[in-house]
Amino acid sequence: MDRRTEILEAAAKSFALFGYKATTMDQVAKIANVGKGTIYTFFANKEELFNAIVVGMIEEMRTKAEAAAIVGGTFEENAHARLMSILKFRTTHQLYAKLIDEGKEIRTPAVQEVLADIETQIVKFIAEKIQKGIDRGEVKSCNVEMVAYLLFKSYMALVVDWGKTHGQELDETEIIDLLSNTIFKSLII
Amino acid sequence: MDRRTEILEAAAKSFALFGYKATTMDQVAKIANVGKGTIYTFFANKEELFNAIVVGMIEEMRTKAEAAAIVGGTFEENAHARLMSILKFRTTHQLYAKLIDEGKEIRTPAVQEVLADIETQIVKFIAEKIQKGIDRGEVKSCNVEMVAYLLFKSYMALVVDWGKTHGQELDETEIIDLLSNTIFKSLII
DNA sequence: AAATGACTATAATTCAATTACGGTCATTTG
DNA sequence: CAAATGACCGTAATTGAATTATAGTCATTT
Repeated sequence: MDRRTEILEAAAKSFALFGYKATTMDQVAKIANVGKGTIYTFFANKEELFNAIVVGMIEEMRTKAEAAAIVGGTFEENAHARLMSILKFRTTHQLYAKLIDEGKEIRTPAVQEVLADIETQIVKFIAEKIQKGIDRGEVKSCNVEMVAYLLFKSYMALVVDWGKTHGQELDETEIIDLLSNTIFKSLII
Repeated sequence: MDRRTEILEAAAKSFALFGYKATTMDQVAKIANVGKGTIYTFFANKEELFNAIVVGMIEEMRTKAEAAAIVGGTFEENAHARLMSILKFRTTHQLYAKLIDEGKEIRTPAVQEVLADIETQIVKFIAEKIQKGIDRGEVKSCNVEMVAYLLFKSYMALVVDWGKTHGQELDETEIIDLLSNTIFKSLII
């Protein structure tokens, strides 16, 4: 394995375990079995190293979300499957979960920027799928950007936020029932 | 004006101006022209004084939201008017705006609890209106709690959150257009 | 009986000393 | 000699002791 990859893997491990702030460049160098200076021949600074790892994570999330769709499934089925996959990734993927926590609790600016960027990319991803649905004649013409945003925020609200104030999580069937009867119903041709 | 009221007004002024944490009981006593000990004959502690003021604020918000409805208006028109009224109150009302800021920036626990409680009460308020809509035959039978939550979160997303990531706020007509064509369309008989 | 403010115990804040860290660069290594 | 390295530097973060501020009490006053 080349040095660059070793550094990336070491950093990914450390960021996932300790978060952005608590990961030191000395530590990354040690885990990667590399002099600290070597890191700086591949990455301009700590934040760029971090961003490189996040790019990989987003790629992974996108792949998982794509894979969640069923061939021959309706727009609604696939949209639901993809969104649930993305939201599950938030808690499943150690680095992502750590970043969410760090963004809220410590509020490291670099982490908050990254999280905002991830959200933007997710919404853009959803928007692409909606546009495809429109092109295929499955979905009504609409303000794609806004509908994507509304869908994402609705899923976040029901999957992530509800449990925090209501003591227990909503069941996935309750969520799909509600959204199927509200947003999806008016969205699908 | 009786002492209790004077204390309440002084405290309301101070909380709105400086927030919960930065308001001292000495300061409230001074503004109210009252000995500090007197405050404790009416309120068990700082938090109870705070809660008493928040109760008043919620009452005011509720009154404003009720007044926003048009007599003879449809469910959709009135739901929209009420929700916009509530969300405008967030930024208009000095105390509320201060608390939102303090909840996010300083994260005073007493303030965060109060904010969570206000949200719960808003959702409950919306749920009542939906239930009335169902009883009147204007709204389809549905999971009232969940629809109320979804509506509130949708409005929050479009009115409050959108601007933060997209550079500029959405126009109110864009918001009502979108929601009219999605959630409301499937909700109304 | 109601009001008060000096008083107390505790929590928050300061600030100087110390430590930790990101990033550099002269030296070493293969 | 190009790539790798880690001692080194300036700055940022942390610590802890000293100080100050504050919520809440209660003996005294009105």
